[in-house]
Amino acid sequence: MRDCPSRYAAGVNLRPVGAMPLSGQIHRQLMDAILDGTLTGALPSERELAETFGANRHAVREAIKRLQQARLVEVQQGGATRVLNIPDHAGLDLLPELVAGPGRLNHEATTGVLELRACIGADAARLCAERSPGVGAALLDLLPDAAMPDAELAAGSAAYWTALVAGTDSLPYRLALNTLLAGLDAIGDSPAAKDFMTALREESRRADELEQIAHAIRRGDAPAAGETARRLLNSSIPPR
Amino acid sequence: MRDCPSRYAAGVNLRPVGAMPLSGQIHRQLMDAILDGTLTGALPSERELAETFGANRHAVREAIKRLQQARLVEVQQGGATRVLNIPDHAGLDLLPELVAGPGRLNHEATTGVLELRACIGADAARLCAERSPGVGAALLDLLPDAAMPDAELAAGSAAYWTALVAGTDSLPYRLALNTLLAGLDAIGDSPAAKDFMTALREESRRADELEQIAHAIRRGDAPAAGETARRLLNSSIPPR
DNA sequence: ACTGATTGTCTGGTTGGACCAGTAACCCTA
DNA sequence: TAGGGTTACTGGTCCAACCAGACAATCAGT
Repeated sequence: MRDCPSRYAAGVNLRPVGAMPLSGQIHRQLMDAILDGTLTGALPSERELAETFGANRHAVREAIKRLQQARLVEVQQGGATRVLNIPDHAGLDLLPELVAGPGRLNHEATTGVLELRACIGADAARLCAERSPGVGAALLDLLPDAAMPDAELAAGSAAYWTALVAGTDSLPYRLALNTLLAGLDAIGDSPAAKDFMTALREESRRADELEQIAHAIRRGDAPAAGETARRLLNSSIPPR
Repeated sequence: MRDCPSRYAAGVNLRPVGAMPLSGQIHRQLMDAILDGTLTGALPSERELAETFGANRHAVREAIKRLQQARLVEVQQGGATRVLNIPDHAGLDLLPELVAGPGRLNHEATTGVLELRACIGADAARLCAERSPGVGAALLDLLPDAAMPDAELAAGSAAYWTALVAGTDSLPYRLALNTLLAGLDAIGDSPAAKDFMTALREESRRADELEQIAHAIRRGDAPAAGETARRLLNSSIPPR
């Protein structure tokens, strides 16, 4: 059974290196096989999968339950479990897997995430200015410092946008941010991701524009907040 | 054990009335308890839950696996399984559950979904005009007819926006649409949802504006497509 | 009295095997 | 050849263990 991919040990919940629960390893293998098109149509039966994975059927079932929750497969008692068409059925929470698939980095998906982020982030800035001008002052305390190391910079950027989105008073926007940030986290530090990461770092360092947004929010100037945010976020989107 | 909520039998996969797998029923109960704040902090142990639900521990485990996949709980071997803070951890795929929680309709969440839809839909129209002007012609065939019954109207609207978003050539936008449509589906036909539904139906009937968008896309006029879409989609957002 | 290792008991993780409950394909009949 | 019934397969559930990690209470050494 293959090792635990690094991107899975990177979360809040660290585990001893290489120690992912069996059902988690099976889940990952099946997910990877579905994403790269190796696995289509009907899945092998749970009993077969258990045998090929050298695991118990229960472990396989737990893995499949998660695929089902992500709407990657459709399971029916008595019938076969089938792989669903991703564009038609999958939800946005698939982004992290999509961005950093098995081994590779998906440039198109990553670009899409950045575009979506620009779209939603700008709208969030607009709504925040309309509804929570008070957040503007708090944002001024979250501006980056030129001397900040990269890690701190990324954390600060996440904190800034999280606070801004919280100012929309809209849970859906908040959840969308979570999903997008998870997608961006998945970009990781592979050499293939270098361009994306440098662009994002540069964006995070633009204290002047982040400050402009904060001021626009503070004075309730929704259009200015939205447009400035849009301009800033667009700077990280690679040209097509 | 409580009956299968109607919104769960409404999907593609119909089941005999009242027949949801046991692990699914448990999943629903736990999810509802988490969403309405009844269940916080540490969950009871799997063995306890199995006993209180009158089910086997495996059924409970499968339910918990799905909660874990939705990032509603955090589970750690040896330690307790804990409920995660929703705004901080949950992903956008939670929308359907959020909109139509246990028994109630969440107006704030529903409004948020509509706002997010307007934001993303408008941007998708813009991108579609930039990248796939050819889609404009196809959209003209998907315009609503004044004589259409409501059900057909809703299906047609979904088809229109799906085609438009497909024109962005961006899987993330496509997935976002799936998630948002799932959220809107969850609004359902409860009396409390009447205002939302009538607004959405009215929007779907605005053939002229849908046609304007299609034409703007056909001639590659991204700003016009985006602004018209934004105006149209805004019409379904209730005033604050 | 305080600190620190130890131990027991709690948690989730995994296994095996058995049986129930649907589905679907096959075969046999009319 | 069309119909229905048998049968072999699918997923769903259960029981009864045992493994492995976490945690708290306990007891020894200082």
